[in-house]
Amino acid sequence: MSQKRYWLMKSEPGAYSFSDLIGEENSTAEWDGVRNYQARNMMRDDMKIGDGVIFYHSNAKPPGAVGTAVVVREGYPDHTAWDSESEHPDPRSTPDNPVWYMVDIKAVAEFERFVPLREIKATPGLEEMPLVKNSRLSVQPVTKQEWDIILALGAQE
DNA sequence: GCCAACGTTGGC
DNA sequence: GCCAACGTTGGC
Repeated sequence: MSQKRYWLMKSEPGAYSFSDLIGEENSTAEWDGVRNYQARNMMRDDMKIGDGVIFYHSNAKPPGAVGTAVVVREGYPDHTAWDSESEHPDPRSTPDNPVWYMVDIKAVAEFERFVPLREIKATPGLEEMPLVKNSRLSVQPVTKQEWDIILALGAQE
C-alpha cells in the first residue's frame, strides 16, 4: 500500500476553470491535452487513485489556487492526441503506440478563500514549490507539508 | 504587451 | 552530441 501523494495542476481558467470541472458529470474530467514529457511521465507513472490535487488557475488575474480535486483514474492514453480535430493533435501518437497520457480528476471542494500566487510566494514553507521557483510545468508534485499549508490558507476566513 | 525561463527542433 | 533558433508559458 503506497503512500498518498499530492499534486498541483494548472489550468487557464479562460480555457478550463475549476467551475468547469465542478460542472462536469460527477465533477469529473479527463485531463487531456498535456504535451510535455515530464508532466506526462507523472500522469502515466506516478499519479494514483486517491492522490490529492490542488487546482491552480494560471494566466489569471490574479493567478492562484482555487480548490482541490482527487485522482479518480490512473494514467491512460490521451485519445485526443490522434484526433486531428482536437486542440492538440500529435500524429506520432496512435492507439497502438500512444505517446501522451492523462488521468481523470474529480473536484472535491472549492477553497473558502482563493489563495493567490503572490501569497504562496510569500508564505514560509512554500519556497521550494516548482510553482514558486519559476517552473512552467503544468503538473507538479506537492509535498504533504506544502499541501497542508496551502489548504490551511484556503480554509482561512 | 513585454519578456525571462525553459523545452523542443534541427542543422551540423 | 552540441547548440542556436525558435516556440510556449505565464507572471507582471
